[in-house]
Amino acid sequence: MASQTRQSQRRRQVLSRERIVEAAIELLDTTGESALTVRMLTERLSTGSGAIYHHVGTMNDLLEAASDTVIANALAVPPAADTPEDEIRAVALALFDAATEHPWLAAQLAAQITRNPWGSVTLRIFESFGRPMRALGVPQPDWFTTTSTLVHYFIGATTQGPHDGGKPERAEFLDTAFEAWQNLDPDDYPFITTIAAQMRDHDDRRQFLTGIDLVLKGIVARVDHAA
Amino acid sequence: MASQTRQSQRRRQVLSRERIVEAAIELLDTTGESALTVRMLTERLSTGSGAIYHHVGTMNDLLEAASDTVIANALAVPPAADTPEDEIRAVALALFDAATEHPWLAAQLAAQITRNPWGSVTLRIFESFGRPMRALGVPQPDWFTTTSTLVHYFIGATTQGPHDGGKPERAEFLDTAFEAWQNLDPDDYPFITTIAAQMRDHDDRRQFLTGIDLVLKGIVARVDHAA
DNA sequence: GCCAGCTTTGGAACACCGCTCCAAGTTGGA
DNA sequence: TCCAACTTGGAGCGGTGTTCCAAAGCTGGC
Repeated sequence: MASQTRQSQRRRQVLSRERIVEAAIELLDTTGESALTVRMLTERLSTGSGAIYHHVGTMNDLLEAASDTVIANALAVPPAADTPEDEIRAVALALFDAATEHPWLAAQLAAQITRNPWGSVTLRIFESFGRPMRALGVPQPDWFTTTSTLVHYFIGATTQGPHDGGKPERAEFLDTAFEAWQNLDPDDYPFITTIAAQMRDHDDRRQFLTGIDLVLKGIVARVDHAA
Repeated sequence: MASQTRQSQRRRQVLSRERIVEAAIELLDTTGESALTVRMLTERLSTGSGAIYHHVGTMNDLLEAASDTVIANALAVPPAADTPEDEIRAVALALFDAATEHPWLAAQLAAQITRNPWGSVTLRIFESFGRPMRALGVPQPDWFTTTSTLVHYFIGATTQGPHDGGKPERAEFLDTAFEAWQNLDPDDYPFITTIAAQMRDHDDRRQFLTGIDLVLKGIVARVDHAA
């Protein structure tokens, strides 16, 4: 009897790599990064660890697959834009919003890129930023360098960037950091003490976009100067 | 005498927070990131885990202290530069070289910043980049945003950046990535396939500096435009 | 219908991890 | 001298990723 039930259960939901990755993403989103363990997954999927290791490789592979899936989805919709600058902004925003929606993505992005600097994650991001780059007027030999700069800015901004949305939690968090910065010795930290208020009042998303524009302006300026 | 008491106290303490952090950095440098465990540390220092947890807090605190120490040392020498641009380049290079010398630093930098976006690590880097920023002609209300962009670029470049120095290992690694990129479908990855060769031949340090210059150019262009 | 040979599954077991807790050792001031 | 506070070493706990393997399901040829 019991074996029959198990059978029908299993036949209904066949285990596959995709299903595991999907469950991993859901687990990461709902319960947080530290909750994604093999045992949690086996429980959620009513299976054993052997099955999971059979479909996905190591735990790190699973995390990479989860990151890759989320990023691929974020980049799936081709951005409709008039200018190459707008297309770059659209790509950046799509990735930024994905990182906001999946709070674990930032750390994973950084970890995966550090582990494998030219893996599939970098591949996707590079292609998406580089494609409109071609229409920006940059001479082809500089494409790799300029796109790298853009991608690196994005990675850095995302790595630090938004821990939480516009929740009151965040305001409180910023207030704490603000007070700490303001109470520093102005002789040791003349810059930090000056801009502490700007830090407290800044908006992550807006600042991210400003940064993108700034890098774009640098790229275009470089083109103009060369011409 | 207060100094005498302090001295004798120091002489008494065989174990200290500084000594533990120092040993941790050495262990990270020599044996790699995964080798830094509490048990390894106790063996190296001929002590027990209790002593370590008494001086430094959690393992994460130790990693943060290690990162902070390395970064503080890298930024300790005030850069001698004529222009603010040169000073920014000097700061960037000092940090870049620190990340090259300590291969574990990149991952830790990213992890610490993700965990605590406005912690002591960010503090130091922000101050060092921001100080010369004041002499760059940027209006004060923009200081935070422009410095953030610079810092974010630095973090991203470091996160991806150099896994190994100019070792033959690296050339082989780049060749593998190059072939993978070149063999992609040009219809799916028109950009990647075009710049694959540039990726293989690029120099990390030179490209990092070019990126810094590019961001600087964007910042200055923004100033000129506003004026 | 049947069975060999493959894939897939579930779970026990292993080595190792960070961390807690505590009894002992050590120190310095009263 | 004595005791309170600080410091130390290590056993032990709950948890982790990963391996290994026996059993079950599946599939194609007979």
